[in-house]
Amino acid sequence: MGGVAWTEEEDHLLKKCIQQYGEGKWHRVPLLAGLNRCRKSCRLRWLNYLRPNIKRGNFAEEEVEMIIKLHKLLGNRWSLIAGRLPGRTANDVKNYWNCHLSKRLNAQEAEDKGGSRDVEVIRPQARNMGSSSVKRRSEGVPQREKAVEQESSMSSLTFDADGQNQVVESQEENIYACLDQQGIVNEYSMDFQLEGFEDVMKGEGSSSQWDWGDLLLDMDLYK
DNA sequence: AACTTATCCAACCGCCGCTAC
DNA sequence: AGTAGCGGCGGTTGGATAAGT
Repeated sequence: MGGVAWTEEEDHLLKKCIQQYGEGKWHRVPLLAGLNRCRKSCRLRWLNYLRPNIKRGNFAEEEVEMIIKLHKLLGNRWSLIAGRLPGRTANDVKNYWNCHLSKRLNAQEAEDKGGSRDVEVIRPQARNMGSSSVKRRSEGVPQREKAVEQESSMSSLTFDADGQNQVVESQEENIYACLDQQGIVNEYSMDFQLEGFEDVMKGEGSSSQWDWGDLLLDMDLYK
């Protein structure tokens, strides 16, 4: 493996620690759990392996289709793509893409060389400058693209009356219109999106698994 | 059976932006 | 204004295993 494998005992200690103190404060986790691991290792182990409701095994056909479509829209934004696939982690999606889909799609592209893409890449267009979202927008994007992204994002900001906050109207309409436009709203995706949305509305959507605001912003950004 | 090659995926690394001081 | 510490992300690595010769 790419590092030192986690033992059952370490897993147990980490689980116990998270159950006791909750997620977050990762810098304290190694100490609290009595683990000889760095904060990042602990976080990764929890997110990719120990967290409840993690789905293992092969990807369903619907999931694969979603990955392909979302990748066309979002690029290598694995955490966002994973957020749309309940139970799947960003690492899972990334690995699956690198092992299966990238080759498959490359071969396809080679076949219909020069063929037009059936889905247009959504361009950035910011509305909400919420800190975490803005941060995530620029991550994993080459510097040159970041500059372009920022420029186009800033040019389309909208603010409310006092100029402090961005106006975000009719979130559901926006997101579904956008997804619908790209042919991404199907029965499958709609189900889990609404499920996640309800959680957020109930104040239970704080985990990284589903962040409605992020999805909304991201789809908006890429218009 | 023994060896080589390909594939999978858990873990690590480096970077980024935000926050607090 | 500068910077250290943090959480989070995508890219990469490399050990385990499967498949091929």
